Amino acid sequence: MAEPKENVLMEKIVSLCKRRGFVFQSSEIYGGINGFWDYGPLGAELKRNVKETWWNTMIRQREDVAGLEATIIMSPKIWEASGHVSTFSDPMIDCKTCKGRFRADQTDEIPCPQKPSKCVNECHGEKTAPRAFNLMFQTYVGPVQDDSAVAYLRPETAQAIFAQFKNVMETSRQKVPFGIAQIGKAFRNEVTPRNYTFRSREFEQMELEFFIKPDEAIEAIHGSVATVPPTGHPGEPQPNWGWQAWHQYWVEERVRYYEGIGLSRQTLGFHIQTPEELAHYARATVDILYKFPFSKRDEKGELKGEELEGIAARSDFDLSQHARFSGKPMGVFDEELRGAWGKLPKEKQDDLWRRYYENRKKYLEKSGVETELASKQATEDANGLAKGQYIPHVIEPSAGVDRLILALIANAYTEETKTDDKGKSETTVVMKFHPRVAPIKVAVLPLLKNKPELVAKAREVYDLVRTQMNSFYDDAGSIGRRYARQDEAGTPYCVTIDFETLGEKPELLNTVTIRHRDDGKQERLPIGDLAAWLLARVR
RNA sequence: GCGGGCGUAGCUCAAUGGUAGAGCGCCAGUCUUCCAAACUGGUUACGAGGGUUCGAUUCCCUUCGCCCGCUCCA
Repeated sequence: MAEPKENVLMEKIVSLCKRRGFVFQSSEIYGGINGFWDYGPLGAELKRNVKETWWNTMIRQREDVAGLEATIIMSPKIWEASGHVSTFSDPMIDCKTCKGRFRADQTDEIPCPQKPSKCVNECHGEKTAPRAFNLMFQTYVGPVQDDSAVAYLRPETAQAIFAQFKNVMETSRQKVPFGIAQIGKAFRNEVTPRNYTFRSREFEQMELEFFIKPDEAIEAIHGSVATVPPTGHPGEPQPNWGWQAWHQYWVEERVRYYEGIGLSRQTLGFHIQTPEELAHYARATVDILYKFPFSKRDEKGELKGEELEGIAARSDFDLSQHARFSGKPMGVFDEELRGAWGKLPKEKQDDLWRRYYENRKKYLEKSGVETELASKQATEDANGLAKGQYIPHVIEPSAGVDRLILALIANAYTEETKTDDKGKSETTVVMKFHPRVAPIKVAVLPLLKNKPELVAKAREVYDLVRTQMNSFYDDAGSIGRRYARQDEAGTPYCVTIDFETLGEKPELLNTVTIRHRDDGKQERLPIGDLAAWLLARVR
């Protein structure tokens, strides 16, 4: 049976990644370890570049986002508040007869797949004992390994942002609306790591939690919540934006980011989560997908894509949870809201009070707080709103670094077939990375190796550019071979030092050729202009 | 976790119950005035463990890993 061409393509990409040093299997000399991958020299550069573009775009180029770098191991109470401890620890039972897997607490509700008239616990299938399925990696803090020392490697970076919300807001002197962003490792004991590095057990995330005022506060201050066109970028943030406008803003901002590093809109897909898919506290989630070779196809035969990033409107759930579990207030005081509230007509006050009360009560009841207490607490919260206090809502753009790296590699992978004068054709690989993320920005090459003047001049040029950007010097083999090697590494520019550089034609003294990776075209540039020319293109 | 397929050099592949070859790559050298030129030399492998056997890369078992399907995906 012939392999599907998608698999062939994916296998070629995997092979190139190893051959050129983008990705290696972790612990390969010991036979590998499932779900863990290392980045080789080119992959490490690529990943650094990607993280840097994100950090620049999300934090340094903005006035309203602050950075954070939290620990991987945190108080286990964080994961109780976030819900990860309970949702990760469902005991499961496998049926050896029908191969089904069921939650142990539901075997008297779920029908047997083979005999739907009976429940799973009544059918005759041979079943395993209940086994805990905890997708969090567990460890012990301190040398004594007892229950009190249990801790977890974080399954997402987001929770640290919520836990440090107050500290960051205070020290960064930010006011809502503002964001906190973080890049870091996360760990999930995935049942089935699959698709190369796409679903790994150790991976890196780039997450932003952008805190906004609840719509009731916006309405109190501005009279109404802004409506924005249902598609497209809503433009510069406005004070009267509610969660919908902010959500859409971040979806579009993130798409622009992907376009800026070489993933065009056509290579991306979008998935708007349905009400059934949404977590109960989430109001909307849009997933940005990349169409990988291994992605499934829809009814029309179009690639659907796999999730690179999810942009979720998570209401005030997360901060509320941490407020409840830690006993520390997570609300903010809003001078503008307090001032505006007093000027509202009574009916408007009552309306906003009631809506905020209902939302808070719904949250508390969903969280298992008994009705009477929930009503009391929600009343306090709504009274707080009237005094200018609220728990911020949050928009969460959460991206997987390693998934993005794989998308960039798959997107860059291009085969080109050249036929020489003798009719012999040869296929070469060109990695067409955007210059901003390309691992090597420029290769410096003497035209010939056995001419000391060329080599000396090339070393000089190399020393000039290497201080500015990641550069590579190569004098081994023919010039065409060296170009081809750089094509596989995805180097956008090759600088060649030839006899004209040395003054064979006096008017070209101290000029070099710049060869473009994607079309092979060359242009000539004075050495003095080289660094600036390159920097303008790789930043 | 279940079922199926697979595992030989850096990569792609070959052969064999008597310890393995090729192409490409890579390294060194000669040469080479712009897209994997040529020549010379060199480099590197039977995923791991156990069993059967006089002898195992080959047969059997276990294990690890990869691919496909199912399951899972907060």
